[in-house]
Amino acid sequence: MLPAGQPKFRRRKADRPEEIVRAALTVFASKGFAAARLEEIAAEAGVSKGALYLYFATKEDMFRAVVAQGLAPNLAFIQAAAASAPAFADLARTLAALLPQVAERAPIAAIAKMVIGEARNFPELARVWHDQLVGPVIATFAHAIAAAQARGEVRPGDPRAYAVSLASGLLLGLVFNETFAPVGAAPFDIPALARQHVETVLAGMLTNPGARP
Amino acid sequence: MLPAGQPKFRRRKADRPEEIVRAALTVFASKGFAAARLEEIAAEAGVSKGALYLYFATKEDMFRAVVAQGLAPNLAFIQAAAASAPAFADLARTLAALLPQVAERAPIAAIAKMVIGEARNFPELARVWHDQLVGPVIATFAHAIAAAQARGEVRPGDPRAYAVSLASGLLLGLVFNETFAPVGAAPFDIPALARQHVETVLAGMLTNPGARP
DNA sequence: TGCTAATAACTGACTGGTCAGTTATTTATT
DNA sequence: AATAAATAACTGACCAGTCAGTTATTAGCA
Repeated sequence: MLPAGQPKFRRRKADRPEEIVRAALTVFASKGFAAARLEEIAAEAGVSKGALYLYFATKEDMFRAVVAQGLAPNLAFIQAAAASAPAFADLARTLAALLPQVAERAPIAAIAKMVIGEARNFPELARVWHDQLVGPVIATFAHAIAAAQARGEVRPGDPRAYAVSLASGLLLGLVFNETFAPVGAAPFDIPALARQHVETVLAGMLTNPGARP
Repeated sequence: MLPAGQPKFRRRKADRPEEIVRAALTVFASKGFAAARLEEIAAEAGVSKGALYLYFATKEDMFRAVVAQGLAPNLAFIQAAAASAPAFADLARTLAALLPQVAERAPIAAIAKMVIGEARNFPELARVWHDQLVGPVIATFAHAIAAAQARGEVRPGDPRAYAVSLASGLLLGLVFNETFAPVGAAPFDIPALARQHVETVLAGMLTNPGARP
């Protein structure tokens, strides 16, 4: 019996890798690395399992590609913002407004969850994420904070710890929603949480908090 | 050939379950649920694989036992602290000093990592953790914060979001150390981080921050 | 106090199912 | 007709869970 109409597949060598990575992200993010089935990734990508192996050598390679994809854009984004910020408080407020938007589009939280969860099984991924994203971001912030301390804008204290304090509210909110909203928890309004958190921490960090919005 | 000396095992029905749960925690925490091998848990517990099934019906049951073990003591601890705190700022400072000690003894961070990572595969565990630990803790804090707002101690703002702001620094620090210290990252001094974070957030929350330590 | 029978904690080889990865074959495309 | 993208049936390794047999321990009896 010939369906005659549509061909049963198309040859689309150029588009497949991206589609497969996107599908792999979806499945890895919801199941974790080990529990993810290649059949499911293939189905999600609209392709057979064998076809995956035309573009990736192993399941681990797919995982690496997914994690790598979540890396480059974010760091560039943050460092650009840091470079162009006049005062420290402005940088913090700008990021607090922008990051929730980024998090809505790109599944940072899902990827971060995976990196955290699989760090012991894929130490080289944890290393790449630390060396290329988390470390530089903390360092960038700490540097900006230390400079602000030198100018007398920010109170004394460990700049790295201040960086963690600033970022932690948003991150914890994202992880909370990702983890507990599916089981019925009232989710946080992330942009609102980010705004209040950053204003609160800034008010605690700055020597002269000035006008609170 | 008779070894004659030591017997090849001891019968210790009473102690086994606890030992197995401890071993399972070690292995689950380092490998994640799916990648953990029962042979390894058995070896860690000093027992054969078959013996595990004398005490637990399935691998999932062992996971449940591990997660449950990390639950009860913590909530009781926090609610006791909340009940006996005179002013809100004291409660926050007390917990900031005590929680790092708790985290050193009990592997809260490791268990939390597992719950987060496996939440999609074990929704009922995520639900239990939310309903019995995370939710009540947030609610307890939010309640204390709302009361402090009514007394004019704390500035206006969403009490739940304030609760997240307070707790997030410590939690993120714990997760950071757990995830990135093994790959060479400089770990945070958790008690110091907790102290600075809570003082910073308190200074941003309180209407009259008063004397800063 | 020693000897033996009965019990159940424990072992480790085995099995059945699952799934990452391979390959023979089909199909779209030039 | 030639090429290579894609499929789908296949293989082999791995591992959760089982169970027949072994051994430590206790109970009963002398």
